[in-house]
Amino acid sequence: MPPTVNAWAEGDPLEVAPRLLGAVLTHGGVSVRLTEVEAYAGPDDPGSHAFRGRTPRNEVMFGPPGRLYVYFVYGMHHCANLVTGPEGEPGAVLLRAGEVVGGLDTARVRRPGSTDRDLARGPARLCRALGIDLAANATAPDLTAGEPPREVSTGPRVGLRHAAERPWRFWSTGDPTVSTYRPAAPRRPAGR
DNA sequence: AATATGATGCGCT
DNA sequence: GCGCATCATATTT
Repeated sequence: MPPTVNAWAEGDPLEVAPRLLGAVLTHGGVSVRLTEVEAYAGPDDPGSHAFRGRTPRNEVMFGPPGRLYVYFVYGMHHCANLVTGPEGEPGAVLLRAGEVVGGLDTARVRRPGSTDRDLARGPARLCRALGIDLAANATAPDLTAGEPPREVSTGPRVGLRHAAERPWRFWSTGDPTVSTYRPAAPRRPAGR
């Protein structure tokens, strides 16, 4: 197995992110070709889980590059990041969407009712399709090189309340499996 | 098609 | 206790 994962992961998340597009991630019998990712930097990035320092949950982000940082949100969803280097410096790339290129039957079972296009279209859907949960946290992913996209687009990140305007989202231009942009949920309309 | 809202639990202050 | 790197469903155009 080529140790290429660490080579890709090592470095600034802003450089690693576009590099990951087209790579194939395999987990739980399903393979996904990444079409959309998002970079998260360390202490200087208010959108990063590591912004407020090291905690038990984000600990993996401070470790060596090339591992998965999986977290649980909204009481029901998992999201997966690839930790970027260097060690001690928290950085990661959120795996936002992809195209299922292997284990289609398994992915369909995990995401009943979904069209093939939507199987891994979104960070939580991607985890669901691949069977990724907290058990995969801090493990080294099976990630191999793939065909890079013809064209890469960049834009603002999705679903953040802070620093969402930074153009740190990268996707394969025109790919149908890229998730649709949705602005951060507005805060409750003034409670009363 | 577009927008609104409920679900649901953990991490952090 | 509040807020969340979300998604599915219901409701309205």
